[in-house]
Amino acid sequence: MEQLITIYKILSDETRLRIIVLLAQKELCVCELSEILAVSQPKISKNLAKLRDLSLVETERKEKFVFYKLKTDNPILNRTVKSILDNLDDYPQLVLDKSRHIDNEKLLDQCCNHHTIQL
Amino acid sequence: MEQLITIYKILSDETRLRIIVLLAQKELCVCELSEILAVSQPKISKNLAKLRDLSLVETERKEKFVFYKLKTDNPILNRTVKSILDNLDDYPQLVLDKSRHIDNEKLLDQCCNHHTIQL
DNA sequence: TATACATATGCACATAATAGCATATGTATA
DNA sequence: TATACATATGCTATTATGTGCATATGTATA
Repeated sequence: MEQLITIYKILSDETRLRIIVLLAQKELCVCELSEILAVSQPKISKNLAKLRDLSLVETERKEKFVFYKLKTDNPILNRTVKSILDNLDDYPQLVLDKSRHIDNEKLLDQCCNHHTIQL
Repeated sequence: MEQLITIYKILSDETRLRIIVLLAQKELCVCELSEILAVSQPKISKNLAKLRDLSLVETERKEKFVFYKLKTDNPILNRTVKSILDNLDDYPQLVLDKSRHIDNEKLLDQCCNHHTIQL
């Protein structure tokens, strides 16, 4: 039950919810998340730190960039995220985030040019 | 997304989580909840008030007692609670609460003798 | 209408969560 | 090794949240 509460607590913050839904779809670096969500870099980093501390995400450095991806070994997180993704159309903001993230190679001029990096 | 965040916020408190899971199985009055969960009456009442304010529960007075039941017209709540109930065995405390609530007619001597009331 | 009991709520306090800013750290490159 | 950029984190202020206790309110009944 503590784990379940932890997951709910994590997801009950708008920034973290949007981060997790994005990372569930594709790994992204800090600057991409910051640009897609239009949220300051320290705010993104701190929230990612919380996710890291709880082993909900894992990181991989590529050159200057740190890429985050959602871990898949947590059944409670898996179910919860799946339930969101299965009903994504109910959440316009999350749909918008997703489209921004799909188009991010065009959008993110000032941010990491991640498409030149071999993941 | 705001609704989703609201539900997660509500469920990220142990007392409220346990209350909601119980109410998802059967309607209960305040004193029953207090006894089953071993939580003070004001704490139960205040948490129920939050659920009421968000239209997540509805109430029905029977004599001196106020019975609470989970509302079923909220798709997000429905899905989320279903996901917990479908995996109840993962949460021993919730299983225990359930068993206490099934046996409550024997257990709850000092509390409302609700079994004498026609619901 | 006095009493008992169920429930709700006000108040005060403690704790936790969030946010912004500045800055430290890490990495690549000129 | 100086510089630029990406990321992480410390500090502080602010706000939100949870808790306990006392007490108010509502209901039934003697």
